[in-house]
Amino acid sequence: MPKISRPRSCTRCPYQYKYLNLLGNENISSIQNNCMIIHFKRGENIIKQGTDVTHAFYLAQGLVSLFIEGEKRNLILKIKKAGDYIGLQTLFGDLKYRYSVSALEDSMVCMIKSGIFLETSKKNPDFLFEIMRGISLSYNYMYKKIKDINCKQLRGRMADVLLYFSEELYHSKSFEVPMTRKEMAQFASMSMENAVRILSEYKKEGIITVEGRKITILEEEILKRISELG
Amino acid sequence: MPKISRPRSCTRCPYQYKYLNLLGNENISSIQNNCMIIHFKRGENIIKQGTDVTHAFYLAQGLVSLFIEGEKRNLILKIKKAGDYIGLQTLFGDLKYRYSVSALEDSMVCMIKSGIFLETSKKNPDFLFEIMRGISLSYNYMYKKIKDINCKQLRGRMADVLLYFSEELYHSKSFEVPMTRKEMAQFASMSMENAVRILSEYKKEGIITVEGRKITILEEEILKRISELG
DNA sequence: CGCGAGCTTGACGTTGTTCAACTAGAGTGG
DNA sequence: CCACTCTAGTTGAACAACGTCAAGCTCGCG
Repeated sequence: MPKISRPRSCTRCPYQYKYLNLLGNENISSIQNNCMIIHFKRGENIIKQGTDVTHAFYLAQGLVSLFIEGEKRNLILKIKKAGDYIGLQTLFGDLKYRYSVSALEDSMVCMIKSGIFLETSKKNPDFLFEIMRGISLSYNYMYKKIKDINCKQLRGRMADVLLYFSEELYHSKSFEVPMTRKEMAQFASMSMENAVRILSEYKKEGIITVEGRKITILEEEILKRISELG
Repeated sequence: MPKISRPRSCTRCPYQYKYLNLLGNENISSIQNNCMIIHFKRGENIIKQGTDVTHAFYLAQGLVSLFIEGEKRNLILKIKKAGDYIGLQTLFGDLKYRYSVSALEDSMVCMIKSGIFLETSKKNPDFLFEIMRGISLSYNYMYKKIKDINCKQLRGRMADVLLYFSEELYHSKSFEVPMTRKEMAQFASMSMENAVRILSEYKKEGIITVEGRKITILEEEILKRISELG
């Protein structure tokens, strides 16, 4: 069961909302009075594809994956880390989730009632503008993702995943992947067996080392070339 | 060479902007004074992937395709018809196009300077809100597209394309496809040869008739089942 | 008439999935 | 403490899906 609590003060929240500085005090307290902090354990579902949007989500702590559930298999679209909003792109549309979100690590999520969030953003153009900007930028990521799936082969896509962990998420050539091989496969859009196989290949070729979930990139340049060539 | 003209009056424009009713007169005339109407012929490029965003586009007349140019092949993401905005999702982000747009039919495009568009939307929360809503909804389409590419096989994807023409674009079981076989293939994310092959199969199976670019859907239900089953 | 672009079909090779068998480690209950 | 089971990971081999190559066709146009 998720553990639920109420925030004391958003302005003094150690997991300060993004863009909160664009709002006046009365708006902040209105948000504060209409939000809850929920704790999720690794593996728990935060958003379920197909359900209605009732809240805006802010990931205060932890790591979650956003994925599309397909008939045959799932596709992990992106990973959200502490400080990111989740699902804003859906909040202004038809209020139905087209994707699911689940926790990769134990996570703390702030849930703000969607009505309050919409009202506040309508009253504060700067705030709305920044959200818009965020949505616009995340579109770019989607274009890249769809392009990669469409153009690149397995080795290229796995290289992308490894580089993503190294460059975007952990800012280190050595990291512990926060997911199973199966999830890595879903992130790279391939079968689990092929994900394993390609990691083994990279290992044999001296491009990475693998010990369980701990991966170290030895030959970053080669990996980047594999990523580029597809 | 594209033919360029200036609008006489946006409020009396037969190709009335969407959402224009949400703006006051002075905003409308500000837009009017900062826009141009450009004519494009079939095949001409309207937006080129990689270039900077300088204008908001409104498709007053015609039909255009929005596609991602990849190293190996292109992917047609969606088709925009008269009355649609083009590329709003990029206008609020980092101002670089991640996709190209080209005319499927002779088209008329209204170009509004991006600065004016942004200013106006900032001053008119209702307008901005509606744009936001549009972007949000088009996100749904992207999720569906990426899911289909990831999950469905060739026959399912080609069924999707045919149903799209029939249900979304022409509202008829009989229609003239506005593109070459190669473009149809790019729309369904497959090779041109396979696109042709699958159309032939459907024809042999009595699901459709094909005479050049004219296609008639005979067995809509079967096509829908193929689409669903992938 | 000849040329080229778009279209069509078959044969073949490649890529990636599926199936099956096996291993290592973690947790469980007698 | 040891069998038992369960899950995650690993590897090879068979198979299916899909792309590529090659050849030929048709139609419009100079």
